[in-house]
Amino acid sequence: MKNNIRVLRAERKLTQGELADAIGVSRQTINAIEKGKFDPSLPTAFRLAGVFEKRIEEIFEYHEEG
Amino acid sequence: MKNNIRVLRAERKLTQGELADAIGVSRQTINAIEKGKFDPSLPTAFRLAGVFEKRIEEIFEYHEEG
DNA sequence: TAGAAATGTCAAGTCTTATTTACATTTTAT
DNA sequence: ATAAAATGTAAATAAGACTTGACATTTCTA
Repeated sequence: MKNNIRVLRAERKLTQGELADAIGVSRQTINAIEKGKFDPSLPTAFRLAGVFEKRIEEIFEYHEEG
Repeated sequence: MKNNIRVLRAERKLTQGELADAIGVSRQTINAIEKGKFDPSLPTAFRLAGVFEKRIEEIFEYHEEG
């Protein structure tokens, strides 16, 4: 799964720490998600979509795994 | 978080087992999600949206917790 | 160009989500 | 009414999301 959080965050001039605070996770979690280390939970994805005023599908691009 | 998987599944005349097979999880996982026992992972939510040809936001309704 | 801010990363641990197995109950169809 | 299909539920375990803390590197900015 890919995402464009880094771009959206830059557009809004937010640091990883500020975005983390805004959605209630740690800065390292934002970093890990941006770097594709793991996918967020569904609630966290919803909160990200809320901050960016985007649909989840506009932030995350799902590809079949395997 | 609420969801209308049960309704969407009924509209398409799918059993929990058939839906489970379609997205690659166990039947019990579908049952648990329908009953609100937990939220699916983001990849699982995407697969559900794919089967139902809906956006994630059309299937799941997020409410702040706390 | 030096200090501060931001980012990258790693390890260890916690908590939540997902799976399996197994069995009970309910619904559907004959 | 009976058999078969579907659903409900629960315990044990595995897998993944997330935290904290620590330290290194990169990028801003005064």
